[in-house]
Amino acid sequence: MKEKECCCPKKRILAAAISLFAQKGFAAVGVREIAAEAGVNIAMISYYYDGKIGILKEILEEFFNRYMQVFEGIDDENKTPEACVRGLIHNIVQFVRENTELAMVSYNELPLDLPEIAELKAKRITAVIQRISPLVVRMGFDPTDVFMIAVVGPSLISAIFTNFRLRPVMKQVFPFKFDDAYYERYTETIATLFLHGIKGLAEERKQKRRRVK
Amino acid sequence: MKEKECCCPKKRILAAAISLFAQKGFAAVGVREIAAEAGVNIAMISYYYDGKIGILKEILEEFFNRYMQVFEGIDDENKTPEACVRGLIHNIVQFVRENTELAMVSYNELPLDLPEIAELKAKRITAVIQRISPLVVRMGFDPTDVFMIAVVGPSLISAIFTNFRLRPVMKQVFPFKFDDAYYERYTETIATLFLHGIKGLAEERKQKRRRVK
DNA sequence: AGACTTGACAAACGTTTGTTTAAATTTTAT
DNA sequence: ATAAAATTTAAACAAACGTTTGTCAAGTCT
Repeated sequence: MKEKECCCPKKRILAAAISLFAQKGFAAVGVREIAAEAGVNIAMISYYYDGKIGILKEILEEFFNRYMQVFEGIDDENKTPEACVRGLIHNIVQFVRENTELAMVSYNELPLDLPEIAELKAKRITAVIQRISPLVVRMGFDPTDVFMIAVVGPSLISAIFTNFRLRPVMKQVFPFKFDDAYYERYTETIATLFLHGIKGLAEERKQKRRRVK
Repeated sequence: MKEKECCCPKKRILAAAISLFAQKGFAAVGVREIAAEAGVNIAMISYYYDGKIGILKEILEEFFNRYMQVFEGIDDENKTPEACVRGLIHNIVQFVRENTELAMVSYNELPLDLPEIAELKAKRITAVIQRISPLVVRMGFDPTDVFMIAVVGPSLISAIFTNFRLRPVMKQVFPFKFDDAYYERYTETIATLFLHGIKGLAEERKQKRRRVK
């Protein structure tokens, strides 16, 4: 009964579920635990949502809807592709920082086989990849070469998400303060890492194409 | 009852558990399901292992023990640091390819709060990071700068693991054949991506140090 | 004022969870 | 051949699971 006085029961249930799912994983959390954390009766979970699985669906929907906003301005022709990548990285870091638990639940449940959410996942992931593709092309890759899209994009995203995913363990090992300064440097580092990497890849591709000619 | 005739019950239980945990996650799998998949009686799980959680511990131990082998030759002074990084990437890709389910179970349970395996995780992760550190230094980073070690290493590892983690979803979206040719190109791509990225980072660091002087 | 809707609750539903017991069976050693 | 040890089994355990039920109070509308 921690969040009793914050807002309406429905929102409290969602907030409690997000927090617990992020910590222990969807399958490891019971409805009683959610109800207790939200400070509501157990019955309210099936009353407001389509049961426990209904909460997860709501969480995934909410995540994807907010997440798509990080691609805002990704295909701005006035900016250089490099600037677009930098902007994207900045947006993703900021997004995950502001929605850490929501992002962790979604990211952690992504590879697990849960038939009830299989469709939802596939649809949204396809949407994300299609949203990134134009930028990948602008960065100098062959538009028909799906390999690059399927490798570079996910690598970048996973690198950022994993940084937050390993946060609990990292806090035990490294003496960081995760403040504004940290995130500024982190964003800069990831941007440099991937921009140089992508540039290296694009050059290598070009050379191979020349060799074929 | 799928693996009845393969080997001894103890190994069948472990194999079944690895497969099911990788697919659904540890918490979502019951002992009955494991027993059925292994073709043994339910009681055999508590007989051979310390219950369900005992199987997970065994899996994590097995994973880490095998995983540490990918760092073989990581600090070979006869090779250039670039060659060491390439070798490491090659080893990790090959390792995850050969131990996909084992790796997925371990990787997926890593961020989840499970008190019974908290110690084990922290110890092994520390060991992995310490094993990488010398190479990070050789690649041109400040040995006292834990930030770089905590960012670049995990990014590389997560990029590779995520490639396998998203395999089920990717198979729905991209028409790949995951054969030897794919992995050869994949290894090459990741190596180029990170080697150029790391080089870019190292140069940027040097320039900043010069500016301070 | 009387009929109706809504929000919240305790209680109990039937099922499934992981584990344990004790008996039965097979294997091993004497 | 016989006793001891190891293996396997079915059955039962309490506890926890997610969901549904029926009830009651407060608010809304006619």
